[in-house]
Amino acid sequence: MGVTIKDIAKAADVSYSTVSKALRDSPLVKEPTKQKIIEIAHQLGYQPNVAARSLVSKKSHTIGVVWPTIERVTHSALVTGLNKRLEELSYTTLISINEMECAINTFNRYQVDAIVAFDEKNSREPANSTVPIVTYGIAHKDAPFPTVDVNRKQAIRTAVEHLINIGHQSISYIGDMVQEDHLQEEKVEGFRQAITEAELGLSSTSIMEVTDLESYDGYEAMKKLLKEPDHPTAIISGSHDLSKGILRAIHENGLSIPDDISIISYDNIPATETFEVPLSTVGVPLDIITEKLSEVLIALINEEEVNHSIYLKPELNITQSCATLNGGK
Amino acid sequence: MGVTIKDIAKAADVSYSTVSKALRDSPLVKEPTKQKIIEIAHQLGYQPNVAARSLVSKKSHTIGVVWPTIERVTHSALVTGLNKRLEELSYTTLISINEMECAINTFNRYQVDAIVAFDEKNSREPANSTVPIVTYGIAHKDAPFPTVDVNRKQAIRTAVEHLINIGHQSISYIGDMVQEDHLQEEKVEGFRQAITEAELGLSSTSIMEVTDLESYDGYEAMKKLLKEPDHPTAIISGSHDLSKGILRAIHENGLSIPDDISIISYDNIPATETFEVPLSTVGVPLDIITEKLSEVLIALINEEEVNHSIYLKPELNITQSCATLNGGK
DNA sequence: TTGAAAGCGGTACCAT
DNA sequence: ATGGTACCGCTTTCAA
Repeated sequence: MGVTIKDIAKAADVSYSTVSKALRDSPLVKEPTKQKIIEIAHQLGYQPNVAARSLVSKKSHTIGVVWPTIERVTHSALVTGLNKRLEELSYTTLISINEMECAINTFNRYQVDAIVAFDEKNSREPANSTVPIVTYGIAHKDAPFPTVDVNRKQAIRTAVEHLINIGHQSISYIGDMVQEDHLQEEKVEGFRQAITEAELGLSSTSIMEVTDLESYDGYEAMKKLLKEPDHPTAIISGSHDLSKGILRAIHENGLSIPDDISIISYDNIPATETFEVPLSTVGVPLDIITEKLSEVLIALINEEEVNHSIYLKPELNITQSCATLNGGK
Repeated sequence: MGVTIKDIAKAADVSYSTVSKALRDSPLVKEPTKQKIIEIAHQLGYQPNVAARSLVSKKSHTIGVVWPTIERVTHSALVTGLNKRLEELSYTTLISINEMECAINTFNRYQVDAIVAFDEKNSREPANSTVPIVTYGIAHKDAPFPTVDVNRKQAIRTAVEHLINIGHQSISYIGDMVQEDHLQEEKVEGFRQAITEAELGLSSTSIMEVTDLESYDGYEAMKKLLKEPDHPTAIISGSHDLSKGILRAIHENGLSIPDDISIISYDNIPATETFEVPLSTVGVPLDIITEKLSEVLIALINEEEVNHSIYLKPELNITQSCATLNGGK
């Protein structure tokens, strides 16, 4: 069995309440005593028992992450980043890959201090949790919990506006989901708004449907697009993975980026450098998302008020994948 | 705060120790009483406090999964499967994406009953855990813990033998890691053994190095291979991701599978159907791995003896990606 | 069959 | 500055 504070107390020849104080760095313990106790605790390989601690303090200093779709890698970089940030704030992260409701039950039993949910499915149930929950990227509107998310509509609008600015008149968006998906609809809506509001009008635009957001879906959509007699001069892709497939289709058709086609990809994943052509992207940088998420979490734990919906502002990151056409500035 | 057994006791007008027994389905409580208590507990939405329970019972009915490399998707399907299996056994799964040592410390504090480690890095430290640990796919030999793993050497041997059987005389293996990686070396070793032992000898063989196991690395290696005047008639790929890139390089060269080149991919991922050509694979089916892992976990928890190293037998799954050549059977 | 009570490993308050 | 002790919610004897 593990070492307890009583063992340490015996070894240090003090009472165990003093040990408790010393280990919590209380000012009520004289410095030399504290040092001695900490030293002994370390020697004995003491690990505080979370069960005992959270039983009395009602706090576990643990954040639960609900992430039922680990097989879709969209969020893995985000989870990694969040974990790191929370560690800095001396919180422990626990991940559950169960469905929202089941995961929340588990976390409630574990007395986590707060929960982040990355559920991509449409679990609309306002599962009853005894601890605060914040959601990210939930695939439907009107989430019953506070939400930190990317302003996807604005992201796509920004991308369209940039392309128009540099002279593009024929732009396609790839990423309209066949089945209902609020997150994707937001992006499509952004595309529609931007082209409607374009002052000079555009010569042609199109929106390509995909059945999923995998690389292959992007490949298919792009191939279809390239079968048409005139292909657009610029593509906006709805996701990192779609972009992979889009690039491949373009490549296979003997076209080159950006000479024949410009492309901007929606995403907030750092790893776009694995592409042959470093891609222009529009999205919120990862560390801004993790920073905001943890900020909200801590606020919720401290029972401070938080905005129900926080939409982060996407940033445009233009690389050589975009060409300026005649008439562009 | 949450509902406790005392609340239930009050509502049911019994002592709280009776409630405890009833909820644990003890035979020491009369059936009607038990039913009443369970009913009330349900009505009140009672969730047992894990902290309190595990504090006294020293058991948490929780398995910790150490998985520091979530961004490499290799194990995601496996983790999902394991989670499901453990749930059936009424264990809760908790995932930590911290480094082995840190994760183990966390889990020790949480009093998990056992730990599965999927560390792919070379953390050789025999981190001192108070609970049993079983490892899978650890990137070095002589793990200080019991291990369940795939017999990778045998997997590749099986693949080579099959290719020889169906008439191939010129075979390449793609997947020798530039930096040290025990798991990959095992496979290369399997390849070497198989070609050494081939009765009739082979006309030519080669082993291609890769810097990583990403799709792109496979692409590069295959391209290099295809620059040679004579390309092999069959390829064995060291991983699912490598295969992706290999397929692409073959495709780009205007070659077709299996007419020009046959291919077998090592892997134990179910999702090979996303490829244009359904790939022949050699590996251990996912559910066999999860079954074995959970079996070992439970055995370790019950303090039964387990073999230090358990190597699962890979299965060959041949599809249309392999062509029979003249002289093959 | 049920209830009372000890104690798991801590925290925090009160006394000393 | 330190020690004593009640108690967090639950399990598990032991008594009734």
